[in-house]
Amino acid sequence: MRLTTRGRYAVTAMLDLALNNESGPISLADISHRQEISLSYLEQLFAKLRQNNLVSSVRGPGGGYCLARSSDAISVAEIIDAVNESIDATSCSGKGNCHNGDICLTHHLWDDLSRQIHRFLSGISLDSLVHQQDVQVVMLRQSDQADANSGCAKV
Amino acid sequence: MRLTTRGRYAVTAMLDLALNNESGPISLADISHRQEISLSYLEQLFAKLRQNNLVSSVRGPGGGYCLARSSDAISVAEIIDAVNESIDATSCSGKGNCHNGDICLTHHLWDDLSRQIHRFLSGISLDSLVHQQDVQVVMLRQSDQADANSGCAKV
DNA sequence: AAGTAACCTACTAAATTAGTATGTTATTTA
DNA sequence: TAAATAACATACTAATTTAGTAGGTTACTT
Repeated sequence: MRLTTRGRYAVTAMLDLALNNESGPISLADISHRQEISLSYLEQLFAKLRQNNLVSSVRGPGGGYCLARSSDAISVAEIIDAVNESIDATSCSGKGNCHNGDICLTHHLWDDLSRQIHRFLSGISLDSLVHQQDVQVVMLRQSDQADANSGCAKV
Repeated sequence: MRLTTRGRYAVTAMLDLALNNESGPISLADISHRQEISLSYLEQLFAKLRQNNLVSSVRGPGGGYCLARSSDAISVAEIIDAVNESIDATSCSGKGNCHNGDICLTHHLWDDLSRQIHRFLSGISLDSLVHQQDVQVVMLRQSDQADANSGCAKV
């Protein structure tokens, strides 16, 4: 099953977008600084997020990315699905041909697990994450650090 | 997060053990044939399963492996934990130092997810799998094939 | 004594992921 | 209109992990 740095990066970046939603488009350079993710890698991830209609983009100076929908209409599952192919624990990608064309001994187990994980992550919207206290605290800390690093006074 | 062929192989092999439990120790060669898993790879997996007290072994001719406990006292989560290091979706292995020594934006999310998966897989015992109808059906099919391949008459 | 099957270790191959490098194109601002 | 910005695109490399192989040794049964 694929649930790795890529999915984590994508969710983190999308959450960063959601947290800074009011201030217009957010550039990947900003996210890259705040979340310490390689800019070029972010670009690759956002290409997929855009293809999946999770973000919209504005080119040119002052441009960047916005959420394509309101943050309560975007689930963590969608984000991970967009950058990985899927969250699927079966070896046959759900096809059921894992053992000589038939299902293997444990097919249903992994199928159930996949469904379970998907249901869990589908139930978590970006909006619900934004309102979690620890997320707020971490975001505050990060913007402090970003200010310090940029040499700008804190507003 | 690690949830891959290794964990699937381990659970499949343990389930094979559970299904053939009455007939004394089961050799890895048998499991290798039935489940189409490389013998040498199985040996590596069973080294870990043994270290984690999930199976016991009998050496020499007629030897093999048995479940170390009754099948209703062994959960899928334990098996996966034994062969992978853990089912942990955080990038910091739960340590909480994922972003400059502090937790990252999404630490709690992955922590929750890990707990969710673990709870789900902890609730599934080998015994409960043995009694699932589809498992029985697949097992029957497999032993038919094994008999056919071995050139032995079906008893 | 011979055969079996666990046990052990080191190595190789394949696949995947993470990250880099180098552009081009659209848009804004001076 | 030129310069700067930031998205968009593609190809490549490095690192890591997983899967699988190979070669043995040891314990036990027949």
